[in-house]
Amino acid sequence: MKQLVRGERARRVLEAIILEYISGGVPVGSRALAKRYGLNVSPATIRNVMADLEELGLLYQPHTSAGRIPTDLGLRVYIDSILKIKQLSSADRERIRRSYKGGVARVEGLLKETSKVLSSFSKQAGVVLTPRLSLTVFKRIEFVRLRAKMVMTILVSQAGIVHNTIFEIDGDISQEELDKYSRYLNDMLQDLTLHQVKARLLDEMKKEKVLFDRLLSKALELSQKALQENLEDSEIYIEGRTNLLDNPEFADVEQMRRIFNAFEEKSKIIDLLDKSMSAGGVNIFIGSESELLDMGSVSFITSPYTSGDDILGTLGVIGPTRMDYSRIIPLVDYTAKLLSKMLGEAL
Amino acid sequence: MKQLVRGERARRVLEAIILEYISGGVPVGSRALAKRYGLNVSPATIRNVMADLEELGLLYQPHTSAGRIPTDLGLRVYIDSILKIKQLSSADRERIRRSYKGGVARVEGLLKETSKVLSSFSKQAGVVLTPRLSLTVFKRIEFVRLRAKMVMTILVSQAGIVHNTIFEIDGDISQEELDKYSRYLNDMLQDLTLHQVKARLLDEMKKEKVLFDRLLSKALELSQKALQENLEDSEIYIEGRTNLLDNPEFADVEQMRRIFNAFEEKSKIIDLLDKSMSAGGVNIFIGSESELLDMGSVSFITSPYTSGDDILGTLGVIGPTRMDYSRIIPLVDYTAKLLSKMLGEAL
DNA sequence: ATTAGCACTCCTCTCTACGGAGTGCTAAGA
DNA sequence: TCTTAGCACTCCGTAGAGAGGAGTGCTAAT
Repeated sequence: MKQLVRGERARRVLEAIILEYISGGVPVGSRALAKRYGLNVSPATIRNVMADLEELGLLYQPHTSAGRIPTDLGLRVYIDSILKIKQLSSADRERIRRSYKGGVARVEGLLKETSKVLSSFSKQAGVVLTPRLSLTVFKRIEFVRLRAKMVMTILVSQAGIVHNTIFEIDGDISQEELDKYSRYLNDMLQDLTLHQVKARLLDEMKKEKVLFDRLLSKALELSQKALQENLEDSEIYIEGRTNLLDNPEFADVEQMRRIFNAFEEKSKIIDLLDKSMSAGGVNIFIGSESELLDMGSVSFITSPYTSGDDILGTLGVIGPTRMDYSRIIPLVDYTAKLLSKMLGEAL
Repeated sequence: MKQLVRGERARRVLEAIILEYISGGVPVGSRALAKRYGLNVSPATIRNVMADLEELGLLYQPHTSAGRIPTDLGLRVYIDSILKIKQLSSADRERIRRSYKGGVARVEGLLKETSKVLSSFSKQAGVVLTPRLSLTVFKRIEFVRLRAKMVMTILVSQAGIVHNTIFEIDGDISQEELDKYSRYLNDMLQDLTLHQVKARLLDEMKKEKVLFDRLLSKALELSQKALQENLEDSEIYIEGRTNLLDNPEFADVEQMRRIFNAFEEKSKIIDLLDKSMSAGGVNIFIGSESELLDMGSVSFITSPYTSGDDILGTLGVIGPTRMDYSRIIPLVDYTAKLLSKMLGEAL
């Protein structure tokens, strides 16, 4: 990719255009570039370079007599081979840390808070994907008899995530009996991932058919039901949507509607975040690169977060392709690490 | 209020204007009224009536040569003393019932689903306020030792609402010990509202000071911690925000921003819904009537929902003041009753 | 009390004109 | 061969003028 932009000067022009465009939001012309950035060449020369960059598909001209705008590809090249990502200043880190008020009362709350932090520091929308249950480690299961034939299962993972399911059972079961089940299961399933738990349960059920142990049988059946669903589901917390309204490129209502529709549907955003979960470190999707979402010129900057050694989910920032990547990339990176640390402490 | 609009004809004109405005969205003039509604009078007469209604503050003229638009007060009069609220047709009821897919796997899910139902049937935004914990009836408490000194408390209410808190404790406590605590508490607190639970705990703590029972002491202390916060907090589920974008009156970006800001902040909306919780039946806030929210010309139609005899929360529809009240009022009413029934069955 | 007629107001849409920004090209200079 | 000054050209955005239309309020007649 780096080879696409041969000369040092071309690279500097591309950078200058992108910086200017990011801060200004309007097509940038040759004169402004020559003046403001110390390129020491005339506008005419810059125009020649620009024409070359346009031919390479890195720049784009909205109309004949307008300045240039970087294309998604242009931004990609810039991010991959020009931008030097700096660390967040320690003052910024401090400010981020402080903006988490109070302790970790609930994991949910922590995630939502994180999403808010991302949004307020990036001035864009912050997003956090909740942990996939199947990836978490089993800690505890409880059954609660809500009333005749109605049972609630509560599942707690090591990272402190709580999940409950209500379902109907055939015959009524007393709370004492349910407590026996859960004691039994809690012993058996310690330290397995929920994925493994599921397998283990199936396994035990086969054995049990031979043993005819009624206690086991019921316990296994109930826990199966609880695990049947939702193991692969994730939710997302999106905060700061309205920050996007401040970006002039989203001023027209049609564009807006598309973005907010995507926010409302969520499933596509979840898919995208999901995809970036396995890839370690900061991921960047620029505009059309995330084709499935027809959100127009929107970029995602994401990073997975962990608890201990387990990848739990993904967090990130959603903003216009015209975003201050140099600030937001380290922000997302640091926030992911910070959240991982906090989840590690809570666990 | 009824006296404001003296004549029968004036009332009919007001009604006609509102109906026309609701369906069309543009100021309505005297000619269109005379033609379309069987008023059997000439436009000139209608103009006279309109002038009267305007003087009363029920109508409003955007500019000299425009037709009339009902004011918030006009809509209020219409809703209170002209509109006859019909029942939802049984076909509609059936369709609503069917749109709840599957059973009640989780209360949360059920509430979110309800919010979606409200939004899709109203073509506006649907909103559901989650139950205030303090109003719910205690069912069960569990303690889970996450790791040294870290304990999670899980609280289950009779209606199937689960709430968890993670906190740090001074000395480490084994899971076995924690189980003892919860067994003790579960016996003690059965069938109290969480509000009462809190009082009861304080009570017991006083007694315990005399008895010096270490088990009691610890158990009480932990549960106190868990209940310390969040009892009064509510969340809301808002679905179908983008439906509001289809309303022409929200076409301009500034108006939009205000509404979405309110959605983002939530706390003010929660306050409003909270207020309408105690008042039974369907509540309506028209535009400026809910002053605290500067959402512009937005109306709320809300109704509390229950589980058994307890009021749990509020649900409703948010839309432009220009909304089809005759359809949406019974929709909200029915949905609230349906949700109450479903929660009653699950509990 | 109602209504036909009419002058008047104000909005909205379209068309045109014009200044400005930025380009590409050409030809001259280093 | 690369750079640059100069220039004609293109296209956007805005402002202003004018026409058409919808709707009103008033007056006078029924």
